[in-house]
Amino acid sequence: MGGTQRPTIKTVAARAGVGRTTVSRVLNGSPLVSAQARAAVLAAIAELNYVPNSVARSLVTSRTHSIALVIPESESRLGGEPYFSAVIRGVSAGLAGTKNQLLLILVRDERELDRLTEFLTAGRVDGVLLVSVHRDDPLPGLLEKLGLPTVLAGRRSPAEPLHHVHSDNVAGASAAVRHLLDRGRATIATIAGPLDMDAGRSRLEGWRRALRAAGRAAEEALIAPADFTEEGGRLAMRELLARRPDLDAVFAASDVMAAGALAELRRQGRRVPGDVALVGYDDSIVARHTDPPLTSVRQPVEEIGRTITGILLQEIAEPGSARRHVVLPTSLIPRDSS
Amino acid sequence: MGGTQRPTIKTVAARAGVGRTTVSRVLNGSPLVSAQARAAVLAAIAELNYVPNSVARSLVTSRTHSIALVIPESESRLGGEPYFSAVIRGVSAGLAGTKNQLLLILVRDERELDRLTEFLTAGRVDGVLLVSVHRDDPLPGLLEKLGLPTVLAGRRSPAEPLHHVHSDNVAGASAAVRHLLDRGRATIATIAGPLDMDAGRSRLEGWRRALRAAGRAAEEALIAPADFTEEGGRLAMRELLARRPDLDAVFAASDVMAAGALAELRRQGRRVPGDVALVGYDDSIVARHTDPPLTSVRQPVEEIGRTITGILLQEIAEPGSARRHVVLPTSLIPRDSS
DNA sequence: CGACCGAGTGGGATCGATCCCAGTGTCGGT
DNA sequence: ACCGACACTGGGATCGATCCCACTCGGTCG
Repeated sequence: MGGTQRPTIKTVAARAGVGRTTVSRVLNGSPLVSAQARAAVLAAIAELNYVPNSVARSLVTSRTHSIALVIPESESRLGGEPYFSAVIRGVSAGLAGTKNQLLLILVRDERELDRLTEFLTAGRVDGVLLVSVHRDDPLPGLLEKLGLPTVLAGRRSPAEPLHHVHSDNVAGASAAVRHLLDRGRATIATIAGPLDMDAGRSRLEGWRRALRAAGRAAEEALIAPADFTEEGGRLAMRELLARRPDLDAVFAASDVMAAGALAELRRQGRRVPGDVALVGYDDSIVARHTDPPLTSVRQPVEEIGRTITGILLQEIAEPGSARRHVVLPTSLIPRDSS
Repeated sequence: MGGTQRPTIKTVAARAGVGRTTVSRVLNGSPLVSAQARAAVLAAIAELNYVPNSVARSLVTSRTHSIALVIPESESRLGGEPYFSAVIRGVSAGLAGTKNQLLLILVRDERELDRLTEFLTAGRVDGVLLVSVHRDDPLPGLLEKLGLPTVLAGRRSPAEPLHHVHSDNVAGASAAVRHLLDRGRATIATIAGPLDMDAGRSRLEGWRRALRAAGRAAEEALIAPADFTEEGGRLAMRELLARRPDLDAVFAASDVMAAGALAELRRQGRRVPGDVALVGYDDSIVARHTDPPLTSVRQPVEEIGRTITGILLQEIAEPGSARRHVVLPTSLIPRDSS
């Protein structure tokens, strides 16, 4: 219908009685245009409802004004769902007010990696944000090789060479454990996150340090690693109870795992917080709705999203100028489970 | 570093000793290429690590191979969060295996609408998915005018002219109410969703129909509309209890509102399900973790995402060929709150 | 009064792909 | 021996923008 072709810069130029270059200058805010010419161009643009074709523009400027946010889907489906939503909101907030758009890429499968590589090489994005990186993730190295600006939420290891932002996992976990010590708990176990992720290792390290700082032993028997899922949390809890039936507190490295642990504790007839105190991590929706509501360590996830976005945009605008490493603080939200 | 420019089709052609057109033919799988030429081209591509520049390709084909998913952010932040995550997963699943990418656009503000319009006009997407449309949303009409392929999750009204997919809200709500009737409840109130959204109206209509079908009156005093948020649910519950202290069941049009209602019921000393039975809608994470866990109406949100994506892709490939309207079934998940 | 400068302008080349079309070579048929 | 059909090929134009550069036209200065 209509049949009216979208106007191009040429149409506008003809209508305004000027050359294409002048129209382009007006569009890009160059001062080298007479007031008269500018007025004519703006009038023509308004009359024709002209909007510049951004694909054509991208071709010559080699800027697409879009960035990719890559999320491993297996994980978003399981535990950390609210985490990813919050990151997305933060990224989107960081993009607001700029002309940039967000390409969301859920990677559901290792086999999709080739396609992803090809896509990223094809020049459709100016930069990449990576979330939930694992120790042996191939993607960060690949992006480094491609020379595509990249920022990570989290890091592969404490020696991460790429730009990255994360919350202070060690301090957050330590605060949780100190809180339990303050409440007079004696035997504090931990359900750790995956040890191939820095978040998992660092929270475990925080647990260790807080115990040692208080002069307690950080026994191996008090550690059960899981995978950030509810079922994983349940199994880990069962194992801990089998190994140390005398435990009176648990620090879980995520709320979802804590929810699983809670279910297992109840199944075995332990009361929370009466018999066992429980602290989670993330301060997600889940923490507010369990029975009892979970004490949890809040990390500013949305702010992480905003920050990685800011760093990426800066790195794109002026390579080499951005801060490589930002750590954001956590805070403890006490509720009824401890 | 490296300084090596990305190879172009010209580089490849030179390397393979053929013309640009032949390389293009190989890339696009044309049969009009000799086996020999094809082999030479493929070898050159592999040696150079060539990946076609998709921006340049888009310019001439006027296909971007990306679609936009537009989500109003005010709402994603509040109630329906898990809903949006599920839609996103579904859309992403629907895109998997195609060459298309997902552009996620969170609209946080009416004032952003101009920018959005401009963006959509600029030809950066092949089509648009719209989620959570309101009765008076300006965007759908605008997209219709632009002639950009569009599919809605949900609809503005039962007379929706655009392609759209939704679950059977009337039937879902009716099933919830019948379930409460079956349990012997006599006075069944409802916390309705926003009445400027079809989902809100239809679920309310389902409540009405089920009551009437059972020969009961659908009294206005038993209806309290809210806005899909937890706080809204709490307030609506308070109002209902004030108006009809004798109510013994509530159907809430979302789990999050049900969670708010649950808190208010407990505050006023009513036991669930003993004194008041409660049914929610969405079968979200929240429903599984409240105390007691919520009976809820499950709608196949991820499938809605997949379906709108499928329809959109088909509409893009072959305008006019897609199904305009798909309704997906709901199911009741009984838990302890009823 | 001519040389010079700087503001303003627009034509042509360019970005990297696809597509149209004219051209070449081979083969089979009469 | 000639012709047309068919498979294959590649140069040029094109998509719609930006950018380089050469050009015009007042005004200023020595």
